[in-house]
Amino acid sequence: MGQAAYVQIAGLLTSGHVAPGERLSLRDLAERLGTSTMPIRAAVGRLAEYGALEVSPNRAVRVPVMSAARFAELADLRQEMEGLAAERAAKAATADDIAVITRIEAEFASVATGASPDAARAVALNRDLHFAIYAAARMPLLEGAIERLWLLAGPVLNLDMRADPRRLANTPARRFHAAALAALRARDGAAARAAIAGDIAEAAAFILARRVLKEK
Amino acid sequence: MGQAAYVQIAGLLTSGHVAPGERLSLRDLAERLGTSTMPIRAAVGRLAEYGALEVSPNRAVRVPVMSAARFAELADLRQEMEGLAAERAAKAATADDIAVITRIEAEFASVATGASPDAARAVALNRDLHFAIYAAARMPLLEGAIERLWLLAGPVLNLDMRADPRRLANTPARRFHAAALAALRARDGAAARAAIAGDIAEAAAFILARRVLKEK
DNA sequence: TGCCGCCGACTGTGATCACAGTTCATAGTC
DNA sequence: GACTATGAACTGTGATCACAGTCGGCGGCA
Repeated sequence: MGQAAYVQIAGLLTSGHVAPGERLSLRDLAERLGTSTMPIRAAVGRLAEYGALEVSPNRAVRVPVMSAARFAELADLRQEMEGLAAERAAKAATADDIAVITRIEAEFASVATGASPDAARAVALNRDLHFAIYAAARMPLLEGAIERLWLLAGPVLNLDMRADPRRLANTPARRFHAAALAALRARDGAAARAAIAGDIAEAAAFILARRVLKEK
Repeated sequence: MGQAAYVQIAGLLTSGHVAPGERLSLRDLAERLGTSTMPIRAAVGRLAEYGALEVSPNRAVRVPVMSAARFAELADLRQEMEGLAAERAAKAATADDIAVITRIEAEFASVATGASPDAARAVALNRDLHFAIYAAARMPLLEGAIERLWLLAGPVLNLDMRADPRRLANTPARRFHAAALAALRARDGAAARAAIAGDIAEAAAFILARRVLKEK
C-alpha cells in the first residue's frame, strides 16, 4: 500500500534531501513521484505514525525539528535497543552472518579511509553494517523498531554528515565497528552491546557538541 | 488523519473483539463505523505499519496470527523495553507520578480480588498501571514503541483472558505490581525492571503453557 | 460420488472531485 | 511608513467511482 511512495519518501528523509522543519505537500510529492496524492497520503500517514513526519489538519506536512532533548532521548534509546540487538546477535549469529558483516565492515573502512571519501556511500554502508548485525539477532520485531528509530534520526544525521565531511576520514566509528565484529566472533554479548552503544554515544555526543539543535 | 477510526479499530484489537486470523474488510469496517472507506484505509495502513494488521493487495485485511515463536520474541522484547522504562521511571518519577500509580494499583487490586471480578475493567486498569509507570520515565519515544508492542499482543492477551477468567482472582500480577511500586518509591531501578519483567514473563509463560499458539 | 473449472462477488488500490481551514501577500487605512 | 484587513492560493481530509486481482461456491464432467 503506497509501498513505492513510502520507500521514496523514506529515502528523502534518510538521505538528507529534506531538512528538519522543511514543509512538504502531498500534491507536490505526488507530482514529484509522478502519481496521484493517494499513495502519498498512505505513505505519509505511515511515516507520521511513529513521528518521522508531522501532519496536522489543513496544514502542510512537516519534517519534525529535532530538539536537543528529543535527540538525547533518541540516542539513549538507540543505545539500549541496538545494544540489545547486538548482544543477542553475538549469541545467535551464524558463520554466514559473520561473513557478511565482515565484508561490509571492510568495505566501510575502505570507503571511509580511501582517497576519495564518498560520504553518501559511507552513510549507506554504515547503515548496512548496523542492520546486518541486528538481522543476525533473529528478532524481527526489534529490527523493525530500530528501523523506525533510524528514520527519526535520519534527517539530522545527514545534516551533520554534510556539514563536516572531514570527520569521515578518521571517524571513531571504525574502532567501534571493529570491536563489535570481534565481539560477535567471540560470542561476547556484553562486548558487542558496549561496542554498538559506544558507536552511537560517540556520534551523538559529536552532534550535540556542535550545538546546532534547538534547546527547546 | 483517520484518528477516530484508528482509535476505534485499535480498540477492537486490544479489547479482543476481533480474533487472530480473523478477516476484516475496509468496506465492512467503514459501514460499521459509519464513514467512507477513506479514514479506514488510513487507520488500517497505520496499524499495518508495525504489524498490528496484515494487509495484502486485493486480499482481505487480516488480524495477524501469533505463532509461538513470534509471541516469545514479543514477550522477550516487552521485558527488555518495558523493563527499561520502569528502570528509568524509578529514577525520574515525581511524587505526583507515584501518587497516580499508587491509586491505579490499588484500584486494580480491588477489581481483581473483588466480589464481582470485571475482566474487561481489570485489563484496562492493568494497562493504565503499566503506562502510568512508563510515562513517569519521561521518554515519549520509548512509550510510543511500547504502545505499539501492546497493540501487537492485544488480540492474544484478550483471547487468553476470556478463556480463563478464573485466573484474574488470584493473578500473580498483583505481586509484581506491588513490587514495582515499592521499587519506584525506593528509586531502585534494578528492582523496578525486575518486577515489570517478571510480570510480563509470568503472563507470557502462562499463555505459552496453554499451547494454543501455532507452532509455526 | 468425487474432482475440477468457471463465474460472480468481494478485495485493496489509485485517481479525482469537493470542502473547510490555514497561510501569506497585497491593498487599504490611519 | 507601519499596521491591519481581506481574499486568493494552498493545505490535508472525506467521499465516490473505476479497476485489476483474489476467493469461494456452484455446476459439469469423469
